[in-house]
Amino acid sequence: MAKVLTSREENYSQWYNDLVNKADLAQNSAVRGCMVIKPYGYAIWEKMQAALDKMFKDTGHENAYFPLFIPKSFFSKEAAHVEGFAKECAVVTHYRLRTSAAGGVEVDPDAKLEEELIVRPTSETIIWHTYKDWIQSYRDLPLLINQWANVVRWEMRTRLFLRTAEFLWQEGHTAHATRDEAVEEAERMLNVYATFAEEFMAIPVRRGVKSANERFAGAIETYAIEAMMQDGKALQAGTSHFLGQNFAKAFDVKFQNKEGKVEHVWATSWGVSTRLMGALIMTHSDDNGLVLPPNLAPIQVVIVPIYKTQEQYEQLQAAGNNIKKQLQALGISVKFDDRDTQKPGWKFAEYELKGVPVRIALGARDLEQGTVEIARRDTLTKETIPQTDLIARVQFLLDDIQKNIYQKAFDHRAANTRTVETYEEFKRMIDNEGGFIMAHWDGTPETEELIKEETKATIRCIPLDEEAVPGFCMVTGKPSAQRVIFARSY
RNA sequence: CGGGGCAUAGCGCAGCCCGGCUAGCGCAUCUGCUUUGGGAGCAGAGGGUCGUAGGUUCGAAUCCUGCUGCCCCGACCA
Repeated sequence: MAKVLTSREENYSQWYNDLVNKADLAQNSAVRGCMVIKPYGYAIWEKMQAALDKMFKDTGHENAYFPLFIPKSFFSKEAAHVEGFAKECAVVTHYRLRTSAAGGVEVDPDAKLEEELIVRPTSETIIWHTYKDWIQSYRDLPLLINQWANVVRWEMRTRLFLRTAEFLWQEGHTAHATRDEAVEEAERMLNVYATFAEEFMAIPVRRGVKSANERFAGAIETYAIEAMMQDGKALQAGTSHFLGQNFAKAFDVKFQNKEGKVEHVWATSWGVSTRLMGALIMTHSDDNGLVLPPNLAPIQVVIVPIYKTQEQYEQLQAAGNNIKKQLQALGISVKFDDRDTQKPGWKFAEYELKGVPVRIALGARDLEQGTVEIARRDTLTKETIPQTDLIARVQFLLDDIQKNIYQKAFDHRAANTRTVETYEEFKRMIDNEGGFIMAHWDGTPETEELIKEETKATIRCIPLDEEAVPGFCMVTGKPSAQRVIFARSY
């Protein structure tokens, strides 16, 4: 078979871009840094949305929607927040065009807005401005809201799914009566994300808190899940922030408690984005294309008929539709591709490129012998089994593929997670091996900054999912409470 | 925003250095026949203001200048 994709080993970036294009997930758009998500890519995103949305609702959250535009003045109310986002905001300054002398259109200078509008890079400010009116009493709390939306961040360099100027995401914004409740919420949502990543996306993640340097602008504490891609680089896959009372104070959101005392509320925010699509692609895919976890695959099973004559074609259609119906009755999404315009080999390659977990090939030979060929995408192996075993086998395979690709990713991460004691060793390892490096750090931003300058590695998180064993910083020799995860990242 | 590269058919490219006949190749598309258990074969056909604006020249895809867009590598970031 002719290689359709760039090889992963040769050029990881190119392989990734190529895959996103050829698997028909997305493409660069005419607008700088933005992306067009194509139907197949969007179908995967919809599966993610559905699973996440259910998890949010199961933990007591409701959806709402807030405006795309945020008055500039809102931004200046929380100092750290402004500083963090100021450099990447798209700003609306005018509201009208007019025809120009040259025959095109130009911005009408008379239509200048009195106050510019910021296209939201995140919605904390407009939401907290709104929450001020929604919250008066402890009876109004907790307020647990999620929004599915697009946001814009004017990044200097963009990359399909991983960092686009506009991206789709969900952002949760909650208000609580006490500090403890808010911290608990932030941690709860971190765990929701971790569970989603592991159970649906089949991506093992490390949970932890961010160092001060990497913290969200305006947060007291940022929790994150970090995944390892196949090239050993880290990808931040989701964040959950404990915002303390910063936004409540900035937007004057107060409530009266049971004792009649007026207090500022405590806040969290948390989000995951279409970046998860990038994580999914870079975690599981191979040189034949996408490998999708059955739990998120828009098509879980594809049936390809193989025939010579019209008579065979008709027989196979009946048999194929019958299998399709049985599988659908079990809630499995099936495509029976009986198009006469493409040949079987072409279809095999196509569905591999698109990551369909299970493929059933059904030919005249099978009808005679009562057999069927079934292939799995993760290992690219195929077997011929009796038709009577088919349904059970499909169910087994969907389950097994989900587990297998998780395990594969888990083993890859384990094999590329290394512990180092000295900074010399660290530098050598980050250059030669990559991956996650567990090392001691004295807890200061200065040391982290120095390491970043010299090695391009950052602290991905201070893990919460392992026991803290104290030691001494690899750079300064000062005491360290526990090892942290260093890596180069996307 | 710095450093590199690219722009020629829907996609991928050659041609450019050294200007010259009708601008070419692969994939894709269309037609016909043969095929169909891993991206089919043969025969034929259609499809281009060579990114854009200007300059040099008898003559520009090719040389020169400006502009625009895209990609890669950095800095920034989810």
